Amino acid sequence: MHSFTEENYLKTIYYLATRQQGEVTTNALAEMTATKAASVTDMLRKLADKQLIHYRKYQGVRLTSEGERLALKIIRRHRLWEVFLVDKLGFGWDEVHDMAEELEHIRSDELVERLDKFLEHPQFDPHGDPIPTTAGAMPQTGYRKLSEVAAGESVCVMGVLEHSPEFLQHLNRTGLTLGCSITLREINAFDKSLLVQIQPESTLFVSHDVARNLLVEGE
Amino acid sequence: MHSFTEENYLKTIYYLATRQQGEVTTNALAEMTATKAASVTDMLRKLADKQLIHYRKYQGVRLTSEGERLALKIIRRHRLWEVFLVDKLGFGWDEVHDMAEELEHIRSDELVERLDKFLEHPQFDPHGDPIPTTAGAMPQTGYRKLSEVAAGESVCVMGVLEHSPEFLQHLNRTGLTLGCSITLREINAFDKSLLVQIQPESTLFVSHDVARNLLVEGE
DNA sequence: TCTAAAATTTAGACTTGCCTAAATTTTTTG
DNA sequence: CAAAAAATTTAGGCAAGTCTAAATTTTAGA
Ligand SMILES: [Mn+2]
Ligand SMILES: [Mn+2]
Ligand SMILES: [Mn+2]
Ligand SMILES: [Mn+2]
Repeated sequence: MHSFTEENYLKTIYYLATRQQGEVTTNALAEMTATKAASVTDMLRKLADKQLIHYRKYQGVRLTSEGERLALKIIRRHRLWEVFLVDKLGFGWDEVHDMAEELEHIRSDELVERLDKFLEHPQFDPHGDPIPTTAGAMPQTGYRKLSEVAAGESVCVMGVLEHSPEFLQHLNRTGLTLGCSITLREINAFDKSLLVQIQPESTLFVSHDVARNLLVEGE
Repeated sequence: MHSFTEENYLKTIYYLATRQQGEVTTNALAEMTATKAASVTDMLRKLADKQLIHYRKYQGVRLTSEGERLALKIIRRHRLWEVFLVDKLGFGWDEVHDMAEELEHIRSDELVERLDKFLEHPQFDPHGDPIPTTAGAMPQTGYRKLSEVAAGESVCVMGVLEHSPEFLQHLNRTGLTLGCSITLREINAFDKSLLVQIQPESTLFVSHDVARNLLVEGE
C-alpha cells in the first residue's frame, strides 16, 4: 500500500512531466508540493526503491510504467470525485479541488468503479480534463489554447489549464464557462489581449493571461 | 485541525463510554484501536493537552464536551457516508464499514451538509444506528435487544450491535435484515436460543449470540 | 576552460504515532 | 493487610516525512 504523500508525489511528477520534456527536477517538485528540495530528495530515494520512478542523482526523475499506472489511478479518482461534487452535490467548479485532493486517496477500487457507474461514466471532469480509463489510459483531447486561435475563428470553451479558485471565479464572472461558444474578433498586437464575441450582442476583452489558460475546440 | 488518529481515538472513547459506566480504560482503548497500552497512554496525554478529554493518570478517561462534540461530528460523517455507499452506490451493509472509516476523516463541513441534503436527511444508517444532528445531538432510540424480548411478542428488527461483515452476512443468509417483522415463539431455557416466526409459514432458530446483537422495536 | 552561481544531496534534527521492556501504581486475594 | 497480579505509565527507540545548514555536483558565464 502507498501513503497519501507518496501518491501525491507520483501525481505531481506525472503533472510536471506532461508539461515539459525531459526529466522532472527536484526544485520543481519542491515548489509544487510546497516542501523543500531536501525533503523531495528523501522521497525520491524512497520512490526509486519502490521502483515507481527512474532516478539518477542530480539528473531528475521520470515515472516507471508502474509509477505512471498509479499516478493515472489517483488522477482518475480525483476527477471522478470532482464530477460527483459538482454534478450530485451542487458545488461550483471553483470549490471542489481541495476536497477531491483528499477523496482521491480513499483506498477502494470497487468504490471508484461504482462511483464511475453512478456518475454514468463521465469522460471529463468539471474543468474539462479527461478522466483516465480503468485500464489506465489518459484520453487525448485535441484542444488548443485560446491564445493560439486566429482572429475570425469560432471556437467552444472546453477546459482550463489553471485550476485556482481565483481564476475559475473570474471565468464565472465574465461568463467564460465550459461549453461556451465564442468568436475571436481581434487580437491586440501590443499585449496579445483578445476581443471575443460571446453572444450575438455582447463582446468581451480577454487578457493574454486568461487566454493561455483556456482550452478551446476548433469550429 | 486534528489528525485521523486523534479523530479515531475520540470516536473510540465515545463508543466505549456509551457501553459501560465510569471512565474508559487504557487497556480497553488499546484493544479497540489494535495498539498497545503504552501507545494509548501517549495519545491520551496529547488529547488531554488539547482539552479533548479529562485524564487522570491510572484513572481512565472521559470526553470533555468539546471532545464529545468532535466525536459526534465524526460519527455523523461516518454514518452519512455509509448511507451514501448503500443507497446510492449499491454496496451491501456488510461492505461499507472500512470505506466509511476513511471517508469520515475528509475535512469539510460543507461537504457533509450537502451530502446530508443529497441523501434527503436520513435519520438512520444502514445498520440502524441513529445519525447525530449537525448540532451534535445523538438521537435516542428505544430499541431493545431481541434477547430481552418475551415469548409471544411481535417485534420489528431495527438495528444491530455487532457490525462485523461475518455477522451481517449471517443475517443476510437467514433473512433477518432491517425492517423484518418477527414473532418470538419460544425461548429455550437451556441455551437461551430462540424460535422466531419470520413469515406466516416459516420459523427460524436464532442463537443467543445473534439475539443479543439484534435491536428490535416493540409491537 | 575555469570559476561563480545554481541545483541538488547529505547530515543532523524534530514531530507523530507506534513499539518493547522496565518501573510504578492500583487492585485483588490469601 | 500484605503479597501477588493486573493495569498503567515511563524510558528509550524506530519509521515516515519534514526542516535547516553544510557539502557536493552541475551549469553557466567571463
Ligand atoms: Mn492528494
Ligand atoms: Mn479537475
Ligand atoms: Mn476512521
Ligand atoms: Mn454503521
